[in-house]
Amino acid sequence: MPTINDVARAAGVSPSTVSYVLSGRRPISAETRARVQAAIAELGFHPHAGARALASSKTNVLALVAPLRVDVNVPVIMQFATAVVTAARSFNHDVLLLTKDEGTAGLERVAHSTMVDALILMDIERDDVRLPAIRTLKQPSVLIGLPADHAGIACVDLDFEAAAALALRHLAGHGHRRIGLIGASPAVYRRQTTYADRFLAGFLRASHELELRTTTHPCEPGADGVRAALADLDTALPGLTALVVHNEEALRPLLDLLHAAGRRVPEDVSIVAVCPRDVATAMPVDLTSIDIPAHDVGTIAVETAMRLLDNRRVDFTRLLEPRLVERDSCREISPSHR
Amino acid sequence: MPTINDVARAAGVSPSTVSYVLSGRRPISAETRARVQAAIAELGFHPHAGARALASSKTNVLALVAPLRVDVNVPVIMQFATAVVTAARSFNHDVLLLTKDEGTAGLERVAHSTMVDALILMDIERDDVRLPAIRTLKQPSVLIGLPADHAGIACVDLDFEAAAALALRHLAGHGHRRIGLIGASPAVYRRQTTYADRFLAGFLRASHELELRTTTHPCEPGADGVRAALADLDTALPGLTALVVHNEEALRPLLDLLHAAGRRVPEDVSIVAVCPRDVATAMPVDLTSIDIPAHDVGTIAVETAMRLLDNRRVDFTRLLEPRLVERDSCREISPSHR
DNA sequence: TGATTTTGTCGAAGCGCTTCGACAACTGCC
DNA sequence: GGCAGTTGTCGAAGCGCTTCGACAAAATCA
Repeated sequence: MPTINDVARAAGVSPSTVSYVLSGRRPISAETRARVQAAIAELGFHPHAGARALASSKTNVLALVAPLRVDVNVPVIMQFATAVVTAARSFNHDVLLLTKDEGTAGLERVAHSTMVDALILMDIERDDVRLPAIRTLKQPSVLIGLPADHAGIACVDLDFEAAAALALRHLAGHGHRRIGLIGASPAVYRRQTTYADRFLAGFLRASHELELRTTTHPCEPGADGVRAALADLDTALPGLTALVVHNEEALRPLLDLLHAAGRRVPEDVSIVAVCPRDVATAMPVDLTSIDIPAHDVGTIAVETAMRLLDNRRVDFTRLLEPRLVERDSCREISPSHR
Repeated sequence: MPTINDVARAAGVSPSTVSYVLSGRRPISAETRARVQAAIAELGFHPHAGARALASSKTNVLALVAPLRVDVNVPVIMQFATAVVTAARSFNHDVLLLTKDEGTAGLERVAHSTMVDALILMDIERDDVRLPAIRTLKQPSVLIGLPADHAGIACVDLDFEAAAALALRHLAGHGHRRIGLIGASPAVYRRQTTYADRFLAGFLRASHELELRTTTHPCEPGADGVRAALADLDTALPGLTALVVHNEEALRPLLDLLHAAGRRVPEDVSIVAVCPRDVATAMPVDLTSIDIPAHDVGTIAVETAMRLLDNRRVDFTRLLEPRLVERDSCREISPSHR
């Protein structure tokens, strides 16, 4: 492996000049620059990351803390991760992958040992135990999610409260008055994962404001969980005409179940799903949905981290406006059914 | 951030002594060790990763090259990634996540700049363009998959040829003689992704040896793709009594389709799936399946990398024996149907 | 008891890079 | 023509750690 000294010798300059060619931090004449670059190319020189980190206190690495348990939502998590890695590369950074299981220890390990410049955390809970920890780190963090006490911490996410309101407004606009919510799995609520909490809060508030009859139910994974949830909703709110589904896993079994029961979508039941676009369109009925913009959220998270590293201004709370795409799962309800 | 010098001063020893306490490479008296460890704990000292990498030429980081496009198989990829990260941590290593999209450039970047000690590559193609590249790296690589020319490269995977044979033997043992294969998506075969290739090869060979009537068909994603594949299989081999499915995505639509057509599983059609256990048991019918042992494969890949780093012996080709678990999707066929 | 090995610690060199200060050679301006 | 500012380059220090050789003290052996 050639070093910067080898390059310097080959180009007939000092090592510092090579460094300045690389970083552009000082003016270098065109001829010298060309000679240096030729030497770099010829020797196949790549700066040693460790040496660079030691001298400059920058690693050009971001930590991504992902919930790697094989949980619900795997494809969505993957979308976030993909977006983060791609965006990081566009800023010439790499991504170190941590699991959420490691908890606080993992964060502190990579931060204290100066392996990363900044951290991006997913799957944030309402009172996430990691929050106190990241507040003490010298590296900046960006959360994908919105915990209760987020003062001074950069957060990015879809505005799930607004999303719930949007779903209800859409259905109300189509004449629906009795609407059920199929929520995330109980485990997700138990952890108080913020997107689920916030969606539910928005749902309840909008339901009240729009004067709708609604009921909500979490939903265990698997067909049986969906069956139970649906039964409970039907009991609590007989004659409901629409469902909001905030649970990717449940969509498929739900449609199967409705089909088996002879309840047509959208003729008998309208559905608004909250899920990635490709999930919505991979169902037997193309679902009217509110997209989870994983790509945008991941990209913005990285951009925010970069701005923080440059000491530039950032919006500490960045909630993306939800967008509803009409497809084939909602229909105008006739006044007689209202 | 305290440095090793701060620790040394606090403990009243030299920095090298602290280093030896940390690494255990030289004997240190119990009292000294205790003093040093107390100082480390009190100051909250964490060695600087870059400095360490520079001095020792070890980073304690593994690169994981994953196909992060949102493709088929997302949950399976996640299982591999989880296993790799967990196993890496158990060897005190972290994982740098690269996307396959970056191709050869990504590998060379992290290897040449000495960011990682070893690399683990997923989604290997028959004549993978990355192979020549990794052969030139000073860091060892471990492949999850088995390319055509794997001489001198460590490879770990399920033995997909044996898996295909096992599936056919199982069905033949139940009296089936006319069997169709629903394969991966055409894109996967086009790329000559090795697991698909090898499964197909094993299927054809075993079919011949067992003197079965078989036909095979790739399967586009989505319900329409499955419908087309099934129609083609029925045309090519009328009266088939069993299906082998090597395509997680296709399973659900396939079962729906069979159900809609009034073909019962297993009464009218037996099925053997090749997929992770949890996928097999999440279907309307619990599927007899051959597990894709993502966890074991990922763990072994990391172990192999570690052995390579220690210059210990490794099996360069490690193909895990497939295991078939009987569930509810296969049945003995009556002689009259044979 | 003297020679030899083992144990425990230290000092210094060096890993490969960035960055600061210095300085020579120009350029522009009154 | 003299002074101030640019431009372009160099040398040296230093980032925080590991590791090698040295060496004193203690343990082992003949």
